[in-house]
Amino acid sequence: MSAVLETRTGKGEATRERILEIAEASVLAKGFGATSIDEVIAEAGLTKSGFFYHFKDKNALAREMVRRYVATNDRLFDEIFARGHQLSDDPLQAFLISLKLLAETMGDLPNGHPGCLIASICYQERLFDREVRELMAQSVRGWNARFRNILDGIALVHPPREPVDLDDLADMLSCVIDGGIIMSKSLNDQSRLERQILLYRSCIKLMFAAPPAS
Amino acid sequence: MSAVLETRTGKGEATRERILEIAEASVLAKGFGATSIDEVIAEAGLTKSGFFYHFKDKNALAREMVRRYVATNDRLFDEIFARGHQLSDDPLQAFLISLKLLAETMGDLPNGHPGCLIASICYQERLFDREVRELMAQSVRGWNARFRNILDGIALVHPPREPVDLDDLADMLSCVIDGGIIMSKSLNDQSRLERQILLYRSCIKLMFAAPPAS
DNA sequence: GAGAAACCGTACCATGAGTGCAGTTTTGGA
DNA sequence: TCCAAAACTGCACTCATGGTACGGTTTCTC
Repeated sequence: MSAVLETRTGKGEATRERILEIAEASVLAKGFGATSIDEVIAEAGLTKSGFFYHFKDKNALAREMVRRYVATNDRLFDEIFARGHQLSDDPLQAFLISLKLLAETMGDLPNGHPGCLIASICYQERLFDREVRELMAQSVRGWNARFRNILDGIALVHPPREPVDLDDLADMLSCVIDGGIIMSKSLNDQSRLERQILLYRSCIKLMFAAPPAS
Repeated sequence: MSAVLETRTGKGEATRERILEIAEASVLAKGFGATSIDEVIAEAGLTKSGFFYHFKDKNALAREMVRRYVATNDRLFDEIFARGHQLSDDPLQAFLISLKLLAETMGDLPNGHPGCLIASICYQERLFDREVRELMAQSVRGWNARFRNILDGIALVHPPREPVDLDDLADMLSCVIDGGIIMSKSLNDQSRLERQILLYRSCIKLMFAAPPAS
């Protein structure tokens, strides 16, 4: 199931990677339906036959794109939350640090966040087979569970000041990111995403941090 | 500029409306690029000539779709926030009531929220001309300004407990809705959107409501 | 140097956007 | 009731794109 993640050595793997990268950029800019294979292969410098040697059809391309996107994203999250954990032993502080890092990372992207592939697919679901849709749902569940775990750790040490559903609060991070990306893109203002993540961070602080001595 | 909003009486207007409704559903399910005119006209029961009688090309269709969507959404917001205002004189309470109404409205949709047209377009921006993109940006700015106005009114009466950027907090509602829609769709769980709006409501309460007597 | 991997070339089909235009029905108003 | 405009139909195109099929060629690896 995860043999895909092994690093293959052949030259073909480099071509595959190139195709996936170009296709992802195109999908995020025009959508999957409007992403033409001809354009992709032109930019990748190979022929249609070459493309279909690597991918059985467009849906196979979509599957690999999602796998690649999820893997990349997971790696980023691993890094950022590990870093937070290194910098503080307190789970709340660690999370707050990680959120700050995440916000900075998003704000420092050269041309703004290119877009969330999951969101793109979700707005074109009828184009994909069950496998792609299942892959997408699974990855979202994975991210939510990851955030929920962190919140659980925090709640043990810092009981929330008001009753709050930790599942919803975990979901909210993904929502804020996806919404922030959309707002950044539609207003052509990169800072919105960063600021939304920082605002989510403020909410977390308000929910868990002890009130100032009064 | 806004002559479009006049209610035209002709039979043609009904056909236009039918086309727009069918096209919107298709765009939200498959994306604009994959929405075929042939399919739309088949469902609407007219010919290609008939379609092009109403819309010069696909981009004209997109423009009218956005105008229609924004108008519908604005009407919904008008209603919901007016209702909140009727039920409480306190701006904070009125907003909290409206958010609850909004959450319920979203949760009670027969088949879940069909999707945000702005988000869909924003993930296929390269397909649209400047006019459509400008229309989209303008509508987002409009919604943000509306929410910002409400928050201003609240902050006058209830100074926030921690320094918070009201612009960001206003943006956050749109973000949470867009993100909630995506999460609802990708997990096929209608309740997520409703719960995200309620969580945003909790955050507002935490930010502005006086702390319980201590 | 043999076999597998990674391609290229070409021909072909179906679908979809969009154009052009002549002809027909429907509708609202004088 | 009739007329003109509105709201279409029908047909005949063009061009781009997704996708299939298949035989041939280069390139890498052992």
